[in-house]
Amino acid sequence: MVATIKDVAKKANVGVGTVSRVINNHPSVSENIRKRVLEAIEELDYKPNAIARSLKINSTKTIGVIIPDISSAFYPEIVRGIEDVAKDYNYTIILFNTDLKLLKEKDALNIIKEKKADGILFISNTVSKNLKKELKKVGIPIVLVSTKDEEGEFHNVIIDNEIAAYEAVRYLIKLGHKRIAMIAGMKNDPNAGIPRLEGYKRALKESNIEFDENLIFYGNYKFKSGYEAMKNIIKLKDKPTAIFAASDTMAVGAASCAMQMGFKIPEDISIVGFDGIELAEYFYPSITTIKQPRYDMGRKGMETLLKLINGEEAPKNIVMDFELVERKSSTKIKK
Amino acid sequence: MVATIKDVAKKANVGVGTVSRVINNHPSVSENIRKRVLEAIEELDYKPNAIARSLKINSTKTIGVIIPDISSAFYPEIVRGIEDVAKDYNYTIILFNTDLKLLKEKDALNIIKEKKADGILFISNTVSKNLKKELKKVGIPIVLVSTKDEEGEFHNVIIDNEIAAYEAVRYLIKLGHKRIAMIAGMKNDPNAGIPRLEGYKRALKESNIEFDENLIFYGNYKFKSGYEAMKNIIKLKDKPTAIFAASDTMAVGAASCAMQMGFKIPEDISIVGFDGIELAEYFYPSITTIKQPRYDMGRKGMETLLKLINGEEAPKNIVMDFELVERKSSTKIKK
DNA sequence: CTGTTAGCGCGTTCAT
DNA sequence: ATGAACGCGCTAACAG
Repeated sequence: MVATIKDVAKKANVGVGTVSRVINNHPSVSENIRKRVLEAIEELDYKPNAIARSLKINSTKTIGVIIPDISSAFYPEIVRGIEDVAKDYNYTIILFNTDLKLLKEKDALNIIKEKKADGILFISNTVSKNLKKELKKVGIPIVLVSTKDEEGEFHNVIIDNEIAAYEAVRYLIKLGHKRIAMIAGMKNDPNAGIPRLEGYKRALKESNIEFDENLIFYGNYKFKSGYEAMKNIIKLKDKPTAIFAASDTMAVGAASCAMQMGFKIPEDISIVGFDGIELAEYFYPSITTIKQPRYDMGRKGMETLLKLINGEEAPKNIVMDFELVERKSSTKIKK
Repeated sequence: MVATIKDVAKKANVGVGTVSRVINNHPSVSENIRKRVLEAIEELDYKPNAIARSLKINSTKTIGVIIPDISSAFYPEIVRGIEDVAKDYNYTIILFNTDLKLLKEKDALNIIKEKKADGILFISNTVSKNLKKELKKVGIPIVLVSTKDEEGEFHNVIIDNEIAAYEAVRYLIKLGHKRIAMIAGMKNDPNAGIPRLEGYKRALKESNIEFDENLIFYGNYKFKSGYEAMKNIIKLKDKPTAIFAASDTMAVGAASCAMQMGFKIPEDISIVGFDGIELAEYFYPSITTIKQPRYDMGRKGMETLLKLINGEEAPKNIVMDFELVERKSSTKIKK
């Protein structure tokens, strides 16, 4: 049987209140009694029951993390960032994969409520109207990470996807490229899909390059869709000299297809990705990309959540810096 | 204020016991009363307080997952497998990253104890003697995943690394390769380092190929170590025609180095990796590898743990099937 | 079938 | 400074 506070009290010949005080470092305990209690705790290998404590103080020191899929390359670093700061503050995280399914998201929320987490970190693409309703009535602090909240009702940490895409394309233009295709994200994705396409358009416009609808290929951020897009790009009579992909995985898919077809990267075609996942770095040739500070986004999200939990103020819309990482998949246009 | 069971009882004009019964689907509740209670629950948006319940029934329906680093490519799928079956059985997972540091492992164990998880899934390389002592006295079921327990004292799910490595090398030999280098794991890693090297040796021996110490290069499973190893391999006067790497990441590092030096893969040199992570699949050329069923290992680990939690029997040493996935990085030796 | 009540282990008054 | 007692919300045992 595992020891309780009572056992410790008995063994130390004190009341449970006193034991509680020494556990919680309450000042008003005389030195010798404190020592006696500590000894008893040691001897019994007593560990406070966090469940009982939580019930009493109405705080569990755990936070719920809701994520589409931990096995998707984008998310693990975010979670790591979260857990690292959680650990620093003696919080524990409970993890839920939702596959972006509303039903699973709701389930996760319910469990989080029932288990009385102190806060929620919600990582996704968007919050649907439907889910937002649920989110609003959970009654505990919530921070959105890498998730667009179009009405700006929740605290969230994010990068500016439009600007990032704009920078990526501008980089390509500076390299001399004029005919730049885009393997875009999903049309209905307000977080990554739409703004990245907008950024692409703006960069073109700024350089007086006419937007050509035929150069846009929609994908779902995955390898295959990048690969398929490239198949079509290759068929173009007037081939682009560069491609901007809305995800690294699509960029790699596109590169694989191109190389398989005998094209050289970056000599024949430059490719720029988005996200900054490991795959882009280790691919050969390494993929130039927009690196999202995923680890720090996780950290910042958790830090913000902690502030909210403690009743402190926190900036609502936190925009993190991205980084354009030049690698081997992009080069000056050959002339 | 959030509603409690008392509020529901009052609203439905019944005792709390009755409310508890309907929540827990206890059969002996008359239909009309059950309906009345359900309505009250609905109206008050009542959610049972899992903390209070846990305190009472002494089970939290949560399990602790201890992992080296969720942002390392090998682990996310395992965790996903775990969470998927956990969800099916209404369990929740709390996640801890340890970076293989004993101190963090111990911390994680303590929190798991204090938070009264029902079981532990420990994912790592090895359990040190030191940690094993701790593990033994946690007092709740534990299953080791992808972790070698040399004394076989814990339940664990794993692949047979020696056989897998043996198969990989045998495959290379069948392709006609005789001079096969190995980029090995760490010498002191009993889980992946040692057995994979042993398997390599056995395959060689079986085919009467003399083991050549100079063909062994030790790495740490990471990209850079594979890359560096390849640098040295290339310097060899009598170059190998094939390389077996103890991890996909090292295989990719080696391939990158080779290609950068102007070698063609697989024409000039065949490469086989180990693990079956996404990187190996998406690399160009795609990397032949030993695929570990990571998702299923997670599932099986959780399923086993559930059995232990429920007091059922479960096989102690669960060896999963790996798969040799032939891809583009390996080919018959050119003659 | 249903209401009442005693804890689960702890933190916190309230006396002392 | 310290002990006794109450209650956090719930389940289970008991009585009816």
